[in-house]
Amino acid sequence: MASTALAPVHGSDVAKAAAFFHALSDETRIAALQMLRGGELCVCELQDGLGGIAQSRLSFHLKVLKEAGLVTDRKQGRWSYYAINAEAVQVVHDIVRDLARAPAQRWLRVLGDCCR
Amino acid sequence: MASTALAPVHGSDVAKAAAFFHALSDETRIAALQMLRGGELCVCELQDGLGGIAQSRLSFHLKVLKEAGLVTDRKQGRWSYYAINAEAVQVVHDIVRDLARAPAQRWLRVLGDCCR
DNA sequence: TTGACATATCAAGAAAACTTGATATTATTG
DNA sequence: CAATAATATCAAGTTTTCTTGATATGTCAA
Repeated sequence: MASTALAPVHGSDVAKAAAFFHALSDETRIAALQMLRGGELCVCELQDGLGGIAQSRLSFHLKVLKEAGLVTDRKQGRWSYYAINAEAVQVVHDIVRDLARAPAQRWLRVLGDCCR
Repeated sequence: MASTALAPVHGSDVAKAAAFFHALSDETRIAALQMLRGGELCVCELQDGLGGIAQSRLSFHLKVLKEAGLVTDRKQGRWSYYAINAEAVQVVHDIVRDLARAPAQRWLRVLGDCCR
């Protein structure tokens, strides 16, 4: 194992990306987001659309999405309305786009002395 | 809870999306993918670039990426070279793009009779 | 003001994912 | 052939995440 390393990749960026992807990594959450594409919905509409999953379960998943910043919520009367946070989705979109792009230089070849 | 439901979202699509995002939901895997943006690398180059993480651990994460289809691998001599699967990344990109788009119709308002 | 409704939170258990250390496998080199 | 290098796999333990059921909170309606 060589001694070099240290990527041109800020750890915090990677952490943030991982957090976004984690929030997206569950079927219930993705299905909820799909429903929200049409605009904001209250929890019971989501619950209904998701086939009547347990309310606490939906609440849990909405919380995950909210904490990741992928949705916003607003309370009105006894309802909570959730909506997609388009800016966050755009950030995720850019992250994925960058994965498909070559970096400025192939810094890695500068690296270690393994594999010789 | 109303009786309607059944989203214009194929379960298998959602499952596939969730699987992609799960593969992307780990810092080590994202960092590895970042490294691979420059082109294919062997495991020991990745290991070096990732700061010398345990080899079995890297192997585990590469397997996750591979099973998700996000990377390909090729064996040459005693080395394994991994590379980004650009097509899969494109699929993920499209999935995220769609999340930002409104669907054809707001099917959901057709739904349940809750929230009245 | 009492009851029903919409939602959130919490605790406990179950399941999934991750890490580590050991060992297996295959290829290369001396 | 023996030793070593690169990588994969496996088992065990740990951590994280998810689900469920119960309870709490706030709101509206009768």
